[in-house]
Amino acid sequence: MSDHPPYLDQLNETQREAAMCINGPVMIIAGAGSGKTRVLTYRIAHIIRQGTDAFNILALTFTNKAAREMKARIEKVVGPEAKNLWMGTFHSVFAKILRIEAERIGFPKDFTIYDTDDAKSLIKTIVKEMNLDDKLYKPGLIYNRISNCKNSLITSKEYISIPELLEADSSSGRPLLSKIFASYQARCFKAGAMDFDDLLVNTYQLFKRYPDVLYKYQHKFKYIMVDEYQDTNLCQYMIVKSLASMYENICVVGDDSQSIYSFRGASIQNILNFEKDYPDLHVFKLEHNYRSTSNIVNASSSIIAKNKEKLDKKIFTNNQEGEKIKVVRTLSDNEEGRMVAQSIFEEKNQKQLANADFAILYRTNAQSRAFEEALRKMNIPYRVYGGTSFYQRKEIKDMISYLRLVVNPNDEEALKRIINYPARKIGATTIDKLLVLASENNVGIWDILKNAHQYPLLGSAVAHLRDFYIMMSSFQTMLTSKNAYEIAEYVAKQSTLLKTLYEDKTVEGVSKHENLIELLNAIKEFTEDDTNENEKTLSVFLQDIALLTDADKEDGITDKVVMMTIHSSKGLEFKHVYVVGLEENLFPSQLSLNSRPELEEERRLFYVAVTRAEEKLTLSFATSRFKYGNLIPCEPSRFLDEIDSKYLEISYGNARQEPMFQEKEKDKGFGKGYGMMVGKQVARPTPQIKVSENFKESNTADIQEGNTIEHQRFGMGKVVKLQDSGDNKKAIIEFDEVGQKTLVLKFAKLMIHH
DNA sequence: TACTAAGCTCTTTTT
DNA sequence: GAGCTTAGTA
Repeated sequence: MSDHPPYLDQLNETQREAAMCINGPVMIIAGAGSGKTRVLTYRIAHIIRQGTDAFNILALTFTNKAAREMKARIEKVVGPEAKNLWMGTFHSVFAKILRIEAERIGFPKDFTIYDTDDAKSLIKTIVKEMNLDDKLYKPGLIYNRISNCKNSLITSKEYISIPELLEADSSSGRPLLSKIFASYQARCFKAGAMDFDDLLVNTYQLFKRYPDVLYKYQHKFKYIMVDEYQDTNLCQYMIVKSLASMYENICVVGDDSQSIYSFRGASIQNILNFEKDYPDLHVFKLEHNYRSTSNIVNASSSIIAKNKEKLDKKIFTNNQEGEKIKVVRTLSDNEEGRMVAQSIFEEKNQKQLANADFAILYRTNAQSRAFEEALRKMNIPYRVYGGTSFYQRKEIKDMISYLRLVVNPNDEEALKRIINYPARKIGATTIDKLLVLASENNVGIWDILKNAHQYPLLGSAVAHLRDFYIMMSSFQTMLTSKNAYEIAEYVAKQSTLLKTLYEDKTVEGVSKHENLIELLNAIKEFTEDDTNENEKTLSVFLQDIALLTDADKEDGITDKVVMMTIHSSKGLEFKHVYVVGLEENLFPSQLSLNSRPELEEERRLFYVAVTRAEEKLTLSFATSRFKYGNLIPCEPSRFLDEIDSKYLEISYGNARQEPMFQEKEKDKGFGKGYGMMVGKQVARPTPQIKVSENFKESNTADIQEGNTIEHQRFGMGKVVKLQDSGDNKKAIIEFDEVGQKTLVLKFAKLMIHH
């Protein structure tokens, strides 16, 4: 095709064909680094240029960040019209639709979105109320079961009619799981709340039960595009399919080799079977990798070639060969951290690179610690994505809970969280009574509060409940007259939350206070932001942030080394990438070792990690690592053996040879649990004080009476006294700045290598 | 009711 | 190691 509008000049021939084929079903198989986002961007621009209004286009992306960036790029081509695109994650787009249509399915317009913590907490409450053993009915496990059901579109009603599920439950000793499921759904409904999965399921139900609503959106979305299609689940697939059935202008983009979300119900079959759904499908394959050196491209192909379940495609590149892939062995996780930090420091100076050109990728969030410490010591700025984000912090969740309760008084989880925080003499017993009364009378807790005086059971707590009710009611009356920021500020003050944190002069307290101020500023910004047309109510703010992840939060300084899990690195690229913790049982994860599909998914994950790198790739593993406070030996990952060695630079013989760590005789002389002791014991304070973070490393070894130590948060101090109590030692330390503190020191099972 | 110390349990990955 | 629960005390 040689005829094309000039704005498509930037695409190569296949990319352009894919971008210009806008009518009818299209599947774009886009290998890593093949310019997938670019094609999608120009395709949307092309649709708009061909005369379709932006608000008739629906584009579903995997992250909010991807949506934002794509929108900005489209805007550059087509102008401000791009603002009207319906573009976002499945969750955020469907939350928007549900907000509009909520009343159809019996939810308030201002429904709450329960995050994972809220959901688990509710399950815990239900388990407790049913007098079940929460060791057996673990909230996390039940939540996963419920989530899996929802992703496969099994309702709680259908659940009890599927003998396989019931049988599996009773044989695992959890026959009442279906009851919990049903009760969980009922409680969410009563609280006017949806969990993450409900946002999808309820959309599906809405379209199924109300053909007129479906019709409206089928008409609205004349063009539908789905990015990262390999990571959609049944429910998402069904919704998209029904939305697209009117025009069949559906375009899915994905890469089967990068399907890494099966734990969320994503099915690689969606992409493998797409052809069956649409026989007149146009398929385009983008196989030219523009991102990485040929060494990296070829090495990654040699990895993914080991997988059986995949579509046929051949990735190639014209880029130069580049450096070989470095494989590095270190003795411990901490040393791995130092090695990476050192390497970044040297590379940065040698090649004049920015911090943001470097990324450290790992399998689990917990691995970030060692790298943070090492980078901090070398004064290299970094940013950790994932883990506990700003909105997960206690003080933020507390404040958010107040606001949630203002907007939706039935929000049970929010209420439980703050009814006695700050302390207002409403204890656990009273809360239990409230829950009992609510379920006995089949009303919400809020209704019980409203009429607290009518329930003799509540006894002397009535007065305190009354005060709380009056306070919350006064907040609610502001909804009609004040904006989001005015309400939030008033709530922060009146609830005494701000004051409580302000008066807490501990280091933690000060930072909590700062965080709360930051939240208030964020709300202010939201209120004043006029770049999009959405209404600026408190309820919109709350729904927005419920779907925000850590990756979405920007902070002024952007030149930082990036640290994240491989999962969240999907779609990103960096000049230099370190894939760390390549150890058997960690990556591939222990849980996936015994079954082929899971191991194949781990391999795809490895593929994703490796293909993030543009110029240089370093793979590293440690021969020992801390786990639950124990130092355990580690073996190199099998994946290191799977890469064709001609692409590698290994400095120490075969990757999987000679593990340094030799397990020694166990349980000799150190009592319970103290195996593997070789060198000397090292004192590590734990519980209240985190050693690694707070003590300068040179001081962790010898905390003795009379010694001067340096603590990162409390500064310099002198050890006044050491007390022994079994496994633990306490040290009373007089700090110059903050006075006397008692720190608990625990003997860690640390081994010293030579 | 609130606070602290000791004890128990868990580990993928995310919207 | 870290977060959370329980038991014990003020």
